[in-house]
Amino acid sequence: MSEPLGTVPDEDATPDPDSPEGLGRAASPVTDAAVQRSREPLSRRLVLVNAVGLIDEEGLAALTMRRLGARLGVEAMALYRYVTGREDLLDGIVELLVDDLYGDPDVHMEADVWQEYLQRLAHGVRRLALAHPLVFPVVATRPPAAPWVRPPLRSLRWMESFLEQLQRSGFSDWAAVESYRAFSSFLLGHLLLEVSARGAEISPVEQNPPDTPRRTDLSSYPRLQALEPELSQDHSAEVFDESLEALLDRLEVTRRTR
Amino acid sequence: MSEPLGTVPDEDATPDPDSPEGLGRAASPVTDAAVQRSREPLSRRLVLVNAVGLIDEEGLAALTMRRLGARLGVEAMALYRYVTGREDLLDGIVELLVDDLYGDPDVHMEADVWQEYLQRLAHGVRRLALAHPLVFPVVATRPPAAPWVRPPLRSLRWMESFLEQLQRSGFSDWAAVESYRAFSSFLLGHLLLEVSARGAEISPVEQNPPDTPRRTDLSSYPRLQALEPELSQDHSAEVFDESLEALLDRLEVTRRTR
DNA sequence: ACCTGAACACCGTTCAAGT
DNA sequence: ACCTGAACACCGTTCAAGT
Repeated sequence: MSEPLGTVPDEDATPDPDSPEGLGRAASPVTDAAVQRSREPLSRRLVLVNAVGLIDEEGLAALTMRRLGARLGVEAMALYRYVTGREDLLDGIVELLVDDLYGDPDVHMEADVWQEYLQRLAHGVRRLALAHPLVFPVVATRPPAAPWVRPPLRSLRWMESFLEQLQRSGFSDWAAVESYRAFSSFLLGHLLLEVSARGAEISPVEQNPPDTPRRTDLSSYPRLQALEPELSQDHSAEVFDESLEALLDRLEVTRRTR
Repeated sequence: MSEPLGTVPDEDATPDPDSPEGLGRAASPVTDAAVQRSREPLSRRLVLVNAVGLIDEEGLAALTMRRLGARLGVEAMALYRYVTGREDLLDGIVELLVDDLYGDPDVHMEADVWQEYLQRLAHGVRRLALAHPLVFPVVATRPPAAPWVRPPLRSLRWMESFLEQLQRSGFSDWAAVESYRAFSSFLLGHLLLEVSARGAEISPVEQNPPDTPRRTDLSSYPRLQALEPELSQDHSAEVFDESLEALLDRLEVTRRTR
């Protein structure tokens, strides 16, 4: 399994009792200044990890420089030492998640069978998306660095590794590139769909009091009414696996076609 | 072909020379007050159409209540008669585009062959995405009204029509719902991929002067370097069509499986 | 009925100043 | 080296007031 993100690998001196994962939340806007002073030193990674945490907990709209600063026990202006601005902050979040995935030995590995490589990769990205459902849309929609970089595997490292693995497995130039795109499209489609359903449930900020069930009125949509049971069932994990198998089969055809 | 959106079907009195499509841009922040007074009356649709236009031209970040107001020759506060706030504005944009597609007889039609129905629908959504590449991510990622509503066909009308067409063609409850999801996932994956490439090219705001080509440095990525020609080639239209055919074949299997 | 002016809270960002 | 205070431009939104 992958590390929960946030554990800074080096230096774990002074075990901090009030930040269980090593961090996650760094400082509450507490009145005790002594607590604030004993914070882990700021770093770009710490800033980005807390930005992810803020989105996870309160949605993308809650990610402001000022609130992120408060979460870290610091004024907003201090963040400009680690990010050049809010845009860079968002780019940094994407980079952090994608690079963390790259560093995860359960996800990124050379395999004798290319199918295993893609299986691990696909499930790794899926775990990422489900762990951060409110962040994944950002990974999916931020404009990439180059036009041929495709979300969600939007790093040159990942592309290089992906293409190398496939070519080593007998994919031609054309087939490898085609597979990169098909794989990206597959992940994007399935995971954004899955994450969007969760987004509708939790729907940030819109924490309406439970006295408002506000069920959609289906009276003029007989089919929807009849099919609501099927529509509400969730098979996403199985469907993901089956579709992934189907994709791998198609890629094997692509591979043999050269 | 679908109407270019913005042409208000009723009332085309006083042909306005400076708004070729009937609207698109309504009023430039011009100093001539007389021109501003002769504006088309405000309406929710007009507000939404201009919001789309603003995103098309300058990106999502440029869509502020104040700038949208200025574009319409009005103060920002006037917009609150037609939208309850910025969130409702974004929801309205999505609804406008999706409903316009529903109203397009070239896209939404009953067909004797379900494959034709899905073909027209798929190409209609693709045209929408390519016509508004900076808006499509919003269509793709806004939280849906109900958890079982999936982007990009995120209206009850579309879902009802979709499911009805498939059931009329012999799909079981299960198969129809499964197909709705597979189709949604297909569109999302392919179109977001395609649109993200364009977003990287135009990249709103970032209109860097052409003296900064700033090509990505690939020196440490030999595969990327070698495959850059293939990576830069664009076959998206053909790939879309082929993948759509493959999907329809799979759905036919699903249909017969019951 | 429809729009505006004034006001408020909050935002991103810069920069000189503090330690 | 790292953070803050003050300041500025811009933002969403409310509301009483104008026509």
